[in-house]
Amino acid sequence: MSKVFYETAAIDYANAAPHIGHVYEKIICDFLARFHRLDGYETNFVTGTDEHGEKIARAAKNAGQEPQAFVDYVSEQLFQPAYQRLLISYDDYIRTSSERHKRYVQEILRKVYEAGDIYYAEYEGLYSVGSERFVTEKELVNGVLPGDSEPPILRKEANYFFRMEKYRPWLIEYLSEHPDLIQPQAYRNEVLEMLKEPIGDLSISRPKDRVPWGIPIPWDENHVTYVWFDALLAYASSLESRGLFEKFWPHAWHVIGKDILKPHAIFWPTMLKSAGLPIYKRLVVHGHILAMDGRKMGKSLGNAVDPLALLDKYGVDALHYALLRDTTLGSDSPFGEEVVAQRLNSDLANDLGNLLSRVRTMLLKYCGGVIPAPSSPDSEVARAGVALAGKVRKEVDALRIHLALEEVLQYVRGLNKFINDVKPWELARDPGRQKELESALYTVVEGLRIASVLLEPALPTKAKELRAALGLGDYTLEQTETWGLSPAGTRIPEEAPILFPKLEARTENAQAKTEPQSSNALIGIDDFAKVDFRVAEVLKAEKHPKADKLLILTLNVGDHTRQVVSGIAQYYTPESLVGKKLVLVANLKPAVLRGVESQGMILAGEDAQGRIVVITPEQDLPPGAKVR
RNA sequence: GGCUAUGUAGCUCAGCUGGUUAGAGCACACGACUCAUAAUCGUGGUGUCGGCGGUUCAAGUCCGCCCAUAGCCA
Repeated sequence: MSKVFYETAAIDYANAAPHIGHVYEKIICDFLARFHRLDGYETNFVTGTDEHGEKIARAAKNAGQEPQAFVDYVSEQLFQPAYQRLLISYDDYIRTSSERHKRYVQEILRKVYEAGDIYYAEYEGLYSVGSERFVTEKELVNGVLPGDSEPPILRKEANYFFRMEKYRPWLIEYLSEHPDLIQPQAYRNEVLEMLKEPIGDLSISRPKDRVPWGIPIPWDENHVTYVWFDALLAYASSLESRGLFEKFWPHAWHVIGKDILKPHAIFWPTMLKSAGLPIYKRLVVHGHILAMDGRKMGKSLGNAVDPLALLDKYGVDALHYALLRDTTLGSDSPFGEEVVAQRLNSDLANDLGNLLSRVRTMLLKYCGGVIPAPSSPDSEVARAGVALAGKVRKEVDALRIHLALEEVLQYVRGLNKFINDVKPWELARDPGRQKELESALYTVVEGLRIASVLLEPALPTKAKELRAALGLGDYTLEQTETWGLSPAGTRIPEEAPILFPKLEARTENAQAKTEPQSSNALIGIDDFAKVDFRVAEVLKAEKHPKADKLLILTLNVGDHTRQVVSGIAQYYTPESLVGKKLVLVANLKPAVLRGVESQGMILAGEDAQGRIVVITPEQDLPPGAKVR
């Protein structure tokens, strides 16, 4: 079987800037493309912009621009730079206003016309300008199509129609012969359900005098092509215009959002059939990204996350990884900055990045900075390592990308455990056990090599960096199925930057976003009254046995004493505090700091040099006095 | 109204064709360790597996009804 993979991401409608939903889909596609490349598939990955239609003509007019200038801007200044910064590894970017695309659309239109599948008819009905289609009265809610801002208008016009209904029985049969065509299965069921009722014929043109912005119908200059017949063909025109159609088309995977299922699952196969072209191989349907609270994301709701802001703050690898790891393909998934921060800190920094640091330090310390001789392929870690690619492949084939990544991370955690178990630092104390030590370190290096390759589709820059920090280059997926390919004697770099520095999410910002109407962090008197401030006298102060920065204070709060742990050891000696009166937050939830319970908090301020200064009463107050 | 999904630990999710005391990661608590990015490793859950009923020796897993959520169709 030839290993060829063609993949398309939906082409984006060029009427506004890209949002997290666009980015999500491209990152899924990028993962699949990179995965297949690593697995030895000759791969072609295409996306682009859909640039025709009435809505774009109107958006251009609103912007005071000609349509072409407007879509040039949206495509070249908004979408493409964003995807390049996100390292979306597409091989071609197809724009529907390009000559190569227009020529192909006209060629296909002619074919379908000659096959007798296009006819001319007059149509009258309610037309929604917002959705660019005729609507039925039943669809309307209070006279307006849901999602539209204006009610539909009565419109009568003559259009060309594609005999889609004619192909309905064929499509039903095709779907039953190809049960894996549409995935996940739920969407296949949905399509089959749609096909139980007549699907009607598809209007494929608009009169040019009303909508001049489109591809002319080749045999009738007074009409332009309607948006779907134009847009869907971009998946094919990209290949055809590069002379790659024959080779790649039969292997086509389309990745789309669930909102455009019908055009891809019904319009598109019938169009291809009529034009005498093979049907694509797979339609992968993903869900939508939701806000963290599970609600829909939207500009008007004020809860939209900006993918480029996340990119700037957390880096391209963490964004890819989090989006792939924390969503389930096919279902809607909540997502936000907290998710990225969480995944960056726990999976990437703690588990993976820290593992790299550990092994690097030990190689430098115990092995002269050189990768030692290979360890036995019979160890448990080795067996699990060479078997990992198989497990990952299986999950990716089933489009369970989040489980594929978890599979690799489990292995990474296993490597951390392995180090804890063999305790190389103990082996290092006994010169007679140098061999054992080296074998253990080799095992970890080799495990990291394998894991880094399998994570590379989700970590476009850091997987390579990780290997570089061990003096290693690139490997294919297949090369992770053999133990011992890290060359012994490789000198690792003396210095390597922290692979994944940790970051905190600004949760207070995220909250402000979800509640745009809140009065910008101002609190009411009620909130203030919840805090119980008390004057407290220091009876005893001592250093925390397990922390340099902490002091343990015993406080007299009038009717009782309390123990509070405070991070002021760098600025106050224990003796200097005894007898001082401080301000205590008396109703703070107790916390345990490095093993010692803290029953409250001492108020303190910070000067320009960052010195901490405790707050004391200006005149004497009795212990336990309430502070307001 | 019809249809299709989903509903499993605080959160995100695994649980194949029904079969031992229902699992993982995160978060949390405690302990161990020091090679490491205050990292890692170990231990710790009384979860009505949405509800009710049914089939079965046995149901999270099959069937029926109901509830909730999402979506499609009308």
